[in-house]
Amino acid sequence: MARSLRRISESTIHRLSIYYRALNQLERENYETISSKELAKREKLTPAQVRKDLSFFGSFGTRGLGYPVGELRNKIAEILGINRTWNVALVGVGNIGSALVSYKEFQKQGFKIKKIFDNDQRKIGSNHKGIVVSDIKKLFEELKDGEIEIVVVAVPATVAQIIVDDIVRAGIKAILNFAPMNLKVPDDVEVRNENMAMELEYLSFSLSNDSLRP
Amino acid sequence: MARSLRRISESTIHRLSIYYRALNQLERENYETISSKELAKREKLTPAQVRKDLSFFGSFGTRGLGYPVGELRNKIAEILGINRTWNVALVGVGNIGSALVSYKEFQKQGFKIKKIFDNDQRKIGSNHKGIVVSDIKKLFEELKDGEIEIVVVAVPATVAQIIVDDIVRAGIKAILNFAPMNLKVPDDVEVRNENMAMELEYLSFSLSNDSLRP
DNA sequence: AACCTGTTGTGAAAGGTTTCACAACCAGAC
DNA sequence: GTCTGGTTGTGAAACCTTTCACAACAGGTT
Repeated sequence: MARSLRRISESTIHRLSIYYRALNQLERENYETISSKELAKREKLTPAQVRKDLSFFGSFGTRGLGYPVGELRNKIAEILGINRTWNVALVGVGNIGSALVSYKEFQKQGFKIKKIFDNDQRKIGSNHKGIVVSDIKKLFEELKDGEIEIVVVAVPATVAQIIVDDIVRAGIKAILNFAPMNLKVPDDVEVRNENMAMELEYLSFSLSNDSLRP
Repeated sequence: MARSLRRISESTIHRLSIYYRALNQLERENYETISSKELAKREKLTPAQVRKDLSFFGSFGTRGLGYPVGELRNKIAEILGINRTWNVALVGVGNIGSALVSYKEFQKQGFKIKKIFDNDQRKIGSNHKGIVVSDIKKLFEELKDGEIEIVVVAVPATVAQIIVDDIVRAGIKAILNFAPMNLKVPDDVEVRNENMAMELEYLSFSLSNDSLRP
């Protein structure tokens, strides 16, 4: 059973995502069970880490046998909260925003884009995959009823904070941010950054300082 | 001066990116110097962490005064290796790939997309912002001369590994991966993942397990 | 020149994460 | 029923990162 008072680290949660994808693949390959050793090998992790990560949430394996693939997959989906659909709003239909609307992985994983906002008059009213783009001025109005649970921010850095203030005020607790900046939000709002510039800078550092890599 | 034998943690490198952006902003606001205290406050970090991070690379500040904004900005650019341009190739001009070609932040930061590849006959030969799309079959051939230093992979997960094997074989040491999967590469190749599904899953976990957040 | 305020740079302490190592256990063989 | 090989679950150890705390120092003031 879940250890209710334990805090779970960011790395552990990320690895659950990795296990989830690996287990889906194993299911396709008709595996019935998988050992921590084999799972770790596939994902370049250590067996102990796999077991420790899972043990935070319960004991799902059988000694001598390993973990039942389908069952563990479902259990992880449940832990991650992806055994259901989430209603998502997208703010900003520029280059990245438009790409996200068509991005099939989102839908596949149960993240449904329900509303789209932009401030460009030429875009407002236009149709993106069946969703009509609303005026960004209506953001607060449209988010405050609680239908939308996650908001994706894909606007220029210069306006991102203003928009996020509105989003927070409307009661949203989860934001995926593509603007290359640190958003300021209250502690009870979770922001994840998808910052390509930052990852490229990491690669640049890595190429420039071969000996200093972690 | 640089401490040559110290390994630098991933978190420290990511924070250097954060400091870099903050310092650019401070420069725009005409700050001449900034204390670790003030810089930390702006980015929701601790002063000690700012000082410790910087101290790995040298001592750039003045006791009693703080750090010189412009100078520190330049020094961090140098450490991150972004005081120059990098030649980038893009593989896959689907939704995400096309968005990246138009994404201005890349160019602004000195990451220049020089070559584009795809396997779709309708796309090969077409022009994206002045770059003609090449057949993905020519990937190895076109990368092996060393002009390209960083490759961005924006292809479906099913073909990502095959393509990456080619990229690695051609001698590329830095890859930015948008495919939702863990790529297998030798230890001397650095892969950064831009995995939106994973970040959404984190948000999903966060909304589902309020009490377990780190 | 002595003093005061502010801030860095950094060893040491605290806190967190990963790895180790092994008892506990399962399933199959004999 | 007992043994054997394999694997989990987990405290403890090792390792890594962050925070603390303070000496060292710059610059201004009296």
